[in-house]
Amino acid sequence: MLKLSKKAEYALMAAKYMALKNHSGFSTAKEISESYQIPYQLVAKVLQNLVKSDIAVSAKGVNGGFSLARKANNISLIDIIRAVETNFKIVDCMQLNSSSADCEHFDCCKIKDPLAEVQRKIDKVFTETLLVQIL
Amino acid sequence: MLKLSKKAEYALMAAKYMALKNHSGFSTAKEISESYQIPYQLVAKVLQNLVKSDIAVSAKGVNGGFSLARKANNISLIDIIRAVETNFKIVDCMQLNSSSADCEHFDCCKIKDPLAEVQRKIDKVFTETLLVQIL
DNA sequence: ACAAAAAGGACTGATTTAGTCTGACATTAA
DNA sequence: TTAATGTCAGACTAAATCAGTCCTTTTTGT
Repeated sequence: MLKLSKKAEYALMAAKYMALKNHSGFSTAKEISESYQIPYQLVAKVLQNLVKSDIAVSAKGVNGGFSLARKANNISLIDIIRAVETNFKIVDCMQLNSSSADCEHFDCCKIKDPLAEVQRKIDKVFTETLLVQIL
Repeated sequence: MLKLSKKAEYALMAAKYMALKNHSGFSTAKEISESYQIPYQLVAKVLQNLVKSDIAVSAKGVNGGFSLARKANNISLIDIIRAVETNFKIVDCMQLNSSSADCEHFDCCKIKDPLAEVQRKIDKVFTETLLVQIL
């Protein structure tokens, strides 16, 4: 279906939220959740993912929260999406762990190489689109 | 996950198969299924979808089968994928039937407009890649 | 100490996907 | 006529994925 997951959507929204108010300190998961009507626990996890991927930084405790680790013009959509999506390939056999099972005794390879080029172009779209462009 | 469905993969493979032997008459669903180790019933349905979308033509009866309706340089990947995929949008609210429910009281719209441009670029990749390029 | 906040694991329920099976029907070459 | 083939539709299962919730722990400012 070539659809982004909710997690990816929420990650983009959360990143946008933080970008818009970055200067004024931390944003809490609760704050983002309420502003955008996103389930709290989900956005909290997404934010944790962003921290793990060094897109955001976090501060625990009272007055803590999340903040972008970089400027919005230095964060691409692919950074954000990859932080929450495990798979970001149009076909399975392009995953890193495509050892053999899928592609070997199936003749998937008949289209693998040409699709790799398509994959490259899609990656390019998300790589070249920066967070600052969706503000 | 931004992944193509198996149906889309099979449609591409089937189209490729037909393109490669187009001159030599019809290809049967059975033949394609066995050549590529694709479940027969699935590839049969996929082929029916291709016929419905005027990408392939079919002939019933003995010696019947399927054949491409156009030259491979006149069929884009998006034609093939759209023939089998119901949704081909990265977010739900870009679907034609995105009446209201999703996007209205959720603040999804915060990212809808910018993502529409991303969607356009992805469509472009699939529109501009022709079947002949994956042979 | 307490409250606010992140961190993270376990779990459930819904949805989607892939695939199978069945059966009835239409067409056509031999 | 008969066998091979396509057409069409529905029911069904099993597995995977997704979205969401719940609960507990850790950290930290006041």
